[in-house]
Amino acid sequence: MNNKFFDLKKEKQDRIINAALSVFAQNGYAHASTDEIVREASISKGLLFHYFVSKLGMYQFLVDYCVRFTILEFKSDIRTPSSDLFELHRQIIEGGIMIARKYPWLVLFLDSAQLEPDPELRSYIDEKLGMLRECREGLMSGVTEPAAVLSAGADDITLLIADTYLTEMKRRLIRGSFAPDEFRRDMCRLANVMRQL
Amino acid sequence: MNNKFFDLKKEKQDRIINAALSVFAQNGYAHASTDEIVREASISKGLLFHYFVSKLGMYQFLVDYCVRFTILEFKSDIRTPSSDLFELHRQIIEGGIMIARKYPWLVLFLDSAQLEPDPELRSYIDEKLGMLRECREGLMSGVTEPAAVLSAGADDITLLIADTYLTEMKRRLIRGSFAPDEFRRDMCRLANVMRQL
Amino acid sequence: MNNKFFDLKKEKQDRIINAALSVFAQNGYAHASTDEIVREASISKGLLFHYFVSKLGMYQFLVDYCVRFTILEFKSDIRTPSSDLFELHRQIIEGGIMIARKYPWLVLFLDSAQLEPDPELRSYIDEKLGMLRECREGLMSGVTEPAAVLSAGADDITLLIADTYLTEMKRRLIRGSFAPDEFRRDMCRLANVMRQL
Amino acid sequence: MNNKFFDLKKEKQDRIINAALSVFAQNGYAHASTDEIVREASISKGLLFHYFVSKLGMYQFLVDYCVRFTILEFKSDIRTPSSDLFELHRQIIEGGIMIARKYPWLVLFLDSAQLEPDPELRSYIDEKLGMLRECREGLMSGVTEPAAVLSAGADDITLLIADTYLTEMKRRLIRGSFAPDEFRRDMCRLANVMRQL
DNA sequence: TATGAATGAGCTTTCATTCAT
DNA sequence: CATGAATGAAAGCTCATTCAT
Repeated sequence: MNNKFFDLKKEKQDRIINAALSVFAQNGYAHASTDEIVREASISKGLLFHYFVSKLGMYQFLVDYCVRFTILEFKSDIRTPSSDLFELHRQIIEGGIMIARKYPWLVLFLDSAQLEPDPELRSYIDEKLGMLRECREGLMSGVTEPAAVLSAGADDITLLIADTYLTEMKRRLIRGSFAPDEFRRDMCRLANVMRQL
Repeated sequence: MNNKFFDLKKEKQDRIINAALSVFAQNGYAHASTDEIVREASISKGLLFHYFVSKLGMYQFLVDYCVRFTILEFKSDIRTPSSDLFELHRQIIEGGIMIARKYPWLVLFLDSAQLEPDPELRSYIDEKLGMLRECREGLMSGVTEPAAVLSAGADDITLLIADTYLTEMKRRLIRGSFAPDEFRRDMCRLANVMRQL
Repeated sequence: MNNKFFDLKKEKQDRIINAALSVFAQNGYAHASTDEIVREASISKGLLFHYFVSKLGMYQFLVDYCVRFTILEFKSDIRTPSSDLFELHRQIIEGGIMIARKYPWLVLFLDSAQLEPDPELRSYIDEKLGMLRECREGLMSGVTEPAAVLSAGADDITLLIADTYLTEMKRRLIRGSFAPDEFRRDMCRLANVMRQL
Repeated sequence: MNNKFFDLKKEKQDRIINAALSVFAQNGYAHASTDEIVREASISKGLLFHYFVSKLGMYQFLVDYCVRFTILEFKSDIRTPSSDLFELHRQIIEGGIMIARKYPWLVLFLDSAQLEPDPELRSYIDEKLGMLRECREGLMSGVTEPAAVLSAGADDITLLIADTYLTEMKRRLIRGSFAPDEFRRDMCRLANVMRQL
């Protein structure tokens, strides 16, 4: 990619990134249309290829950018990760909300990248997502409470929360009814319900 | 689909099935090209659509056919599933080899189907793959030994073996160096290494 | 075309002719499908081409056959054409019914042939339909009564009757509710209504 | 359709229109090939669909455009329609020649549209051609001379002239020997012959 | 005589990418 | 820097015609 992209006004950068994330997340790499991206970003076809060279280049840039951004966000937001499983999840949810405020489709984009069948992309995606997984495992490794829950399977709890989180976010984004504050409220309520059990 | 497909000579049926499995497994539904399939199967464009009506129809036929074939193979090959985890895995590996002798790409095709993002296909795939999962869980449910290993997590062992199996098979198929006998030998060696631990 | 077609059993000949007339009349030459014709005639693809060489050959055969058949029918049914306009129309309607008993779509086929845009067919169709027009004009030339009506425009009366006849026949054939006797009754009633005026 | 078509250089617009008119007029909607159109217009396949979305869209655009253009031409050329039947026909012929100078196939295209069997097009064509008929009837309604001829049937005279005009134009266009000036001369001579009678 | 599997050129349409402005 | 008109290869699919049986 052409690094002059970062010389653009931040607002334009983010408009392009958000347009691309939205289109890729909803259609997958192969079916995403560059026409739709430029329309949604209100830029011209030529400009997109000027900065990203090719559709492939743009996708790879996005994967890289999203992974970096997510890790940075986690590292700066969750400076002292809780040792309590549920509290940690609350922190992670808060982090996700912060990300969604700037890039609403980012989380879903990375989720869809996991399932991307295109062989040209697989190894690149795996490498980048690996970094993200390590980061998440780093956070999880410090969990020591509540003991009763951990023996029953912390991973299952995590899966349950993460899946609900993704599914619900997707539903709202597609409906166009995603609102960060409302979403946070609903997610925290859900996590609390689980904690009671 | 047109059921007269089954009136073709078995050799031709399998040539078509193998060509399609190979192309779909390597490119995903959206990027797979019917031109490439007919070239690899040495048939004409028209014939493919004569039998399968559309690209979608052909994909669905393949999912259905592969799931049925796999279940049948397991049911007839593993008549008495072992209660020993490692022995059972050996039996499953043997079954997989039998399948790969006839349809080398079948296993990878079903694996790639799991990740297929096309919404027109999702529910159909999920339904069929569900049948396969039930069948596998049926086999696993009878495992009772070795007790020491089971408490440590049979599922992790299974995942480890299955993932290695798939990855290694993929590498060899794409390289064009897949040979059933050699592959069985290598897989069994690997499984034995694990049993030692 | 291959004249051995006429050595077939009469029933089979007519099944083929009726199938083709129906498909051509409803879709036009270009959009008519030989597959649909053979399906409706319950013969094989090969046989159709064996007798008619090509789709074009089949269409030309039908035009020729239908024109000949219609003229023959008129000549033999209307041996003494009435000099009264309305009575003559009754005779022509009766003739049309006789034709429709054997070849329900024949009249509509010839009507659609008039509008056929395919340049390969135009001159052939014009030549054959010219023979039919002459035949009809021959019948009309003997009309002398009722004098009051003729001065007001016999042609308009004719047009009115012919158009209604075609439209109504088409509606019933497409609906599948065409019954010769009922159709004759309805048409005669209509013609009589006009006569009253 | 995409209205940016009208931002193209007039020469290119007309090249595309003329190519399409020619191909549609000679083959009918169903058999007309978009490949042939783009070849004759010296543009790429993609561009045609960029502006007209589909073959259907292009055909409808042409019908609309041709009808508008013809009416405009008549309204501006024949500001004071003659009350003499033959003189009026001379004016109409002159108008037709003006049109043919810009769009040689326009008149034949509209004529062929009348016979178009495709049901997707029928109602659209009928609506637009209805506007043209009204315009023509408006011109004809002012005819009052020569009295002797009118009583004998002005419509028949009109038909005779119009048919000859179309047929002759078609012959020359297909032969590639159509020359507006020569054609006008020949047509005027023909009309004069009739006037003598 | 009769079959229908098989062909392949043809169709309309899409879309990543280029390039003159 | 920015545009968007223009490209053309490739896509999925159709169908008149052939030919081995």
